[in-house]
Amino acid sequence: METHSYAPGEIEPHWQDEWRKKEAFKIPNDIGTLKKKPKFYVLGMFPYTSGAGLHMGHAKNYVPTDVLANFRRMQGYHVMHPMGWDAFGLPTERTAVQENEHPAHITKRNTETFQQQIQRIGFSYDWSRKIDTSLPEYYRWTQWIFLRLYEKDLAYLADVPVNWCPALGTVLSNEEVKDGKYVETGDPVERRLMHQWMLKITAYAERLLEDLDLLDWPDGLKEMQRHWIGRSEGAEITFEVKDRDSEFTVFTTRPDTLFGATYCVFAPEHPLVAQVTHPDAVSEVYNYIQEAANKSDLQRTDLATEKTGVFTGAYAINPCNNEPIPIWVADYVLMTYGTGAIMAVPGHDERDHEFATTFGIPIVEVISGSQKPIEEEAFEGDGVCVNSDFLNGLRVDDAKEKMIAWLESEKKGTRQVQYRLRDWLFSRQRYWGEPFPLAHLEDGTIVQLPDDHLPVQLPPIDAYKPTEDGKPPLARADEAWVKVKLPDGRIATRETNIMPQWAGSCWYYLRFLDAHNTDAPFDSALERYWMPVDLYMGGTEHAVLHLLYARFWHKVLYDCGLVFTKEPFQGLLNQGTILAESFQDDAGKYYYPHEVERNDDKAVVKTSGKPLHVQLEKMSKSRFNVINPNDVIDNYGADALRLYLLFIGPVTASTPWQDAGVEGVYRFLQRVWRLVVDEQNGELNEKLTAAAGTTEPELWRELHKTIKQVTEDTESIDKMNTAISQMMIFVNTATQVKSLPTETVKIFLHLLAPYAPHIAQELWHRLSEAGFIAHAAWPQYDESVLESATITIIAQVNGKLRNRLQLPADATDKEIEEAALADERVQRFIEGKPIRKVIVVPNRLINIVV
RNA sequence: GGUCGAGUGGUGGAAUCGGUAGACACAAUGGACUUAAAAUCCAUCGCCCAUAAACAGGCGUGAGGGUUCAAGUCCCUCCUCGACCA
Repeated sequence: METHSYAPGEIEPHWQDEWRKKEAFKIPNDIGTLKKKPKFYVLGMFPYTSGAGLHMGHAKNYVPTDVLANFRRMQGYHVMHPMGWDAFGLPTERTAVQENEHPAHITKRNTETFQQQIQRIGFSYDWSRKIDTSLPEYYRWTQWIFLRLYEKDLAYLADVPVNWCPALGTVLSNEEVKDGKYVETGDPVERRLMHQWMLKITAYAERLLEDLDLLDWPDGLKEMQRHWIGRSEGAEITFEVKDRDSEFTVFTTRPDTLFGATYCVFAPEHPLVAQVTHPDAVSEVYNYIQEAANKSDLQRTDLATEKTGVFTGAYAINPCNNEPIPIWVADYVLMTYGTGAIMAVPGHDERDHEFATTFGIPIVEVISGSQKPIEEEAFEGDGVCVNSDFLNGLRVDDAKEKMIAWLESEKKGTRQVQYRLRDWLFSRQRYWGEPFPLAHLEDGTIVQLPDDHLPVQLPPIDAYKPTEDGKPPLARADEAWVKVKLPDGRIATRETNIMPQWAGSCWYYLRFLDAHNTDAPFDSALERYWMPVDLYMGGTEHAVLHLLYARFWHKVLYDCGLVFTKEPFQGLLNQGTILAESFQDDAGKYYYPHEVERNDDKAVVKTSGKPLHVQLEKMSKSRFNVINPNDVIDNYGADALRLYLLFIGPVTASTPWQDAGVEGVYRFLQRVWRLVVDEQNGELNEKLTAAAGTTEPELWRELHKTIKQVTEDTESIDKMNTAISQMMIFVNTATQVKSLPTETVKIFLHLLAPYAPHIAQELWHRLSEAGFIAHAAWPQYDESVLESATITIIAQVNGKLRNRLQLPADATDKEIEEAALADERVQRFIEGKPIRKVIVVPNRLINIVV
């Protein structure tokens, strides 16, 4: 008996094998064939192949995209649905160092694990398009695209502060530094200026902002990108330094408050600091700058921290009234934002107010309308100008315009748009990344290597750390690599920085279209056919950086005439996170579930009895609360895993994992199995008949209802949970009918196929159908089947439900009213009271107001 | 502090345009089957009141107010939680 029950462990590997052997999901690359059908490009953000392997978050991302791909394929689309590996980067390099292996070796191991784990879930990827960003055949084109950016003057060298760890002799990323220390070893980290490659993403700020309007993205996500780009309108104003032959400019969004500017502030790094500082203040200013150098931007600008600063002894001239105002140096002003200098208006800016209060600088009210005295609190709202000469009486907006016009006519300032977005720090002093296709001549000029030199392959080196003299690891390579002969015979030294981990993921969605092209990154005709990506799905952690970087590169490619869409990702969704219970003691230490004993809502450590806090948190290794997708597959199969991940809630919602819930969908799959298979003997269920589906009218109707709902819910992506609910209702109905038309079951299997492809395929096969159900056409529903002769009308009295009436579907409002008034239960509540109003909502309800 | 989002049974979650609140599951309880257990099947399953039982009734979507014939859904105030930014 057991041998004939639902056994995902047997059928799933079998069909995965068949799909692989018969290349069931291979997408043609011939443009003629492609053009015969419409296209749909659905992409899950490819994984970073760390040694930790596939986690539940990946599955929550890839299951819905796979369902959608299957669904569109059955609807007659060519579906681009690829998978690949984001493989360069620091975690792999670190593992390589720990294990004393080459990063390429670690990467190969990790990507093989990932592929094997992903394939067990039964996704319909075209594996022939698999890419790996760390392979020369891929990064050759990453380098090629970089050269196009370089040619457009979008890459430049600059001195930038980086996190430098003297003990390790290396540069660290922001994520690796906490409280001025390297998180792994606790070694101190300092900020140091280093020569770095930058990409001029700010040149595209306006277009990155404007073109958000073209996209079908969630509003919240667009808003995050807008904030990040941070466009603000205002003015650049020039201040002269008193008694010195120098001047500086500030950017302000509030030129209307210029009369209230009572001091100026330079960022500690501002080049004019040394020049203007009075001899008496030099040592104090110097010490302050030293201190500020080791603080992060976040520490410096945090509203909660106390403002610090030091007076330079110099004065600036306020251009609108020629008053001398003191120049301070303070670290709440950043060199990287605006001009690195500000005019401070303590009356109308919270931070300036705090600073002025701390240091006893005068506060002047120039906008009236505050509830509190200006000495107590800055007033940042709208109001009318006061104490402002020619601006007096104007509202803020008008005052801004008038002040800008005045500044421009006096040649003391200009209208200016400012962005929060910074240029992109694009080099890393590491090994495991793309080498730059650039070289340096002895005279300091930089030359780009010709396209036919690509790829610039990573050289073998003896250690993955910087050289003694602080050069990046690639400088350890032998002369044969470091020195390069240019086409004109000159010898140059290669650039030894590498590109950041983001580089490879900036264009991978294009490489999938033509993954094996050796003449170009991708074929132009294919790009025109497939782009844009119709649905891109991934975690919120990429809502800003990755998406902004990829959009930037895409726009550059557009300007180069290499792509024909302005934006790469037309549709986008963020899947929610998976939460799970975690156990933490008072000291913050986490415990594994198997170390914990639970009584009701209390939890204690099994061995010590120490009480623990139980909380729902994002599933993650560091919280000791992960559930491995592979374990779930071992116990319940891939189809159950897929269904459960969709059934727990909307794709975009964050929902807690519950082991018991997996049982529920597993039982559903067993019921589906028994619709077709007699578990006693393995034969087909005796209830199955060759009769037409219409011979079971109630079931036939439920089927069409199910087709309708599954079609609509799958299309919407976010409602796949209710699609599954409806399939459950259908199966519950089908389990109860006396005879089961095979036609009805086969149509149902089509609906199930995108969600639970293995069981659908197996039952399809057992019903003597050849080929793959994945290639069958998506069923249509018949609206006339859904219509029924009678409808249920809700009868309300004064808005309260009193009875349900079964009435003919074509009953008129009048007839509904008569039926309701005749109803005994309704009558009881009317009790002869006068009827004031009757509202009939067609097909739904009648409300009688008495 | 700002912006955005969310608060519905014991749990996850359903509920087009304002129109049957709690679909579908999980857990729990009772029953059938079984030597027994598992599995399966059937039943109950928001709270209160009433009852031998049933029919019925009242209250219920974080709190308070409002609009409406009708509010989980719209408006106002507040509380709590989450995400992002500062």
